[in-house]
Amino acid sequence: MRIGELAKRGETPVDTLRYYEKQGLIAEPPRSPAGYRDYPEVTLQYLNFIRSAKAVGFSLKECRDLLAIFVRRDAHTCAEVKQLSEAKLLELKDKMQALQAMHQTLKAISDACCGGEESAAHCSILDALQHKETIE
Amino acid sequence: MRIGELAKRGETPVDTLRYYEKQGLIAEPPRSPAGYRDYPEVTLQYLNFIRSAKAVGFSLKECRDLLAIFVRRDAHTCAEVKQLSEAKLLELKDKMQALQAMHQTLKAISDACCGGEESAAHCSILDALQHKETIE
DNA sequence: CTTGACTCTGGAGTTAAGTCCGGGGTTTAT
DNA sequence: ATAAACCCCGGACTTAACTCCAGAGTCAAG
Repeated sequence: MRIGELAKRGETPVDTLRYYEKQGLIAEPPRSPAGYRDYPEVTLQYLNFIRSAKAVGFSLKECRDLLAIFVRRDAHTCAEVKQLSEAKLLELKDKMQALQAMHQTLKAISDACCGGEESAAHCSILDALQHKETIE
Repeated sequence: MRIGELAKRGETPVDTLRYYEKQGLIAEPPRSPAGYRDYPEVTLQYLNFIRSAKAVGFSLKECRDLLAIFVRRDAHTCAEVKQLSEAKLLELKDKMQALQAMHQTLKAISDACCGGEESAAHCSILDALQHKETIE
């Protein structure tokens, strides 16, 4: 399979595939006589794995590590995999909490504003932002 | 006030202040004979405003726009300010929902895994990631 | 045999928000 | 008067994950 076909079937741009190769996510495939990459079928599976892992929040570097486990499953343990998942879950929760906190603060400020067409000279949103207690 | 004092009182690195100036967030202050920036007191207020706005999720570019409103409050309306707040609230909510979705998906996958010390040959997390349905 | 689609490479550019550096001038305290 | 601390500038570097480019070679169809 040439890179264009992998790109189409894997719904991933060609440039991205070459980028993944450079980043060590996808192994360098054998080349045709003309120097074209000639991927084995299994690469599509790996690509789907990467896409799934990315979709649940793993970085490319983490995808690379997960994929390394995936391709040599019997050399690793469930504990190892689960530990990575749980670390990522914590990270996601932390990010959500940070966003939640911002949202709460901003919502309280925003709700207090009349939102009218009059001058913002006494706008409560601006007032709130002016005082650094807002960020505590 | 020289830049070092503004940095200390505003709890913001000197380099960052110069960067903000270059980005148009903080106006160029007058200079001392030796060429040192000489900030008026009000700059500290503006800096606090920026920090608050950043803390609730506004980008620097957005902070710049908000600050422009802040310094000429009477030339703007509450409606205008509130509209920016509400747009940001939606953005925050969207990001939270994206994280939430990732978390849910990953948690379901992760919880199904035994996490034991045995080989990952049949690890359900790896299995789930292998199938691209995971990302739907 | 020519045209268009495909592929190759290395390297530069993108975004956000800084951070760091070198090589110089200035101020302040002792 | 001299050392420490401060300030100036322009420009390079950082992270993440691509994305785009030029210039060249290759392949398939008509």
